[in-house]
Amino acid sequence: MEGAGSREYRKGLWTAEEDRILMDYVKVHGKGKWNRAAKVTGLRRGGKSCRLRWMNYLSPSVKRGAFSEEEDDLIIRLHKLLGNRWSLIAGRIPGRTDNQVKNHWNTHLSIKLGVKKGKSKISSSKSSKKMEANFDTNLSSNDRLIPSNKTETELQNVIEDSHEKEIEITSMHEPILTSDCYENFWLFNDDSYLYTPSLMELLDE
DNA sequence: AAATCACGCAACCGCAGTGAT
DNA sequence: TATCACTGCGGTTGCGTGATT
Repeated sequence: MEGAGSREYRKGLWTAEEDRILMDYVKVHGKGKWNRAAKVTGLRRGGKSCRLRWMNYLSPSVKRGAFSEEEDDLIIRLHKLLGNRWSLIAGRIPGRTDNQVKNHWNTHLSIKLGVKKGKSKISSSKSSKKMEANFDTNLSSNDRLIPSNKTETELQNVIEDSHEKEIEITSMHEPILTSDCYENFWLFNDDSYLYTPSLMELLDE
């Protein structure tokens, strides 16, 4: 069995046995250190593959089954606002992973809404990636609203630059998002921003 | 019944960010 | 400060399966 190439990582679908081994590892050691998990358990899988399998399938918090009307509606609204930032969108939908949301959008919702499939300027632009990183930082920490390596002005420039691009995109479908709306959205300082009245009002617009 | 097609989803890939040393 | 390992993200690919011919 340990022939040539035995150190190569296995690819393709996970077997029930591999799932069980990974579950056992997480039970004992917890999440994280996925590369170590691959070595310790003897799974011939890369750390990234282990992480993905846990996050998208094995984790007890993952909700299986069809998306509800409410979930569809929320995804559509958030996608209007955020573009292809699937992890952010998924973070607002309990039990759903970014992969699930992304697949659901690409296979159902984009067709339903008549959105042409293609690379999003929003998500592929370097500025938006940076902005997103900053955005995530803001989400995870109350005391670091502005990243230490950016002044407020610089951050504002990045946001406004992104606004122009996003508005350009979103206006193709529903030109309702003004820069004021975005400011209200981006410049929050509360982890529970999704459920704040201002954002919900914004979504309802 | 067999072959082909279309769709949905799981998984992979490449890149960027972050933290440890 | 530089480097490396690890993690996380979005885009894309390809397999499995059900529908259609």
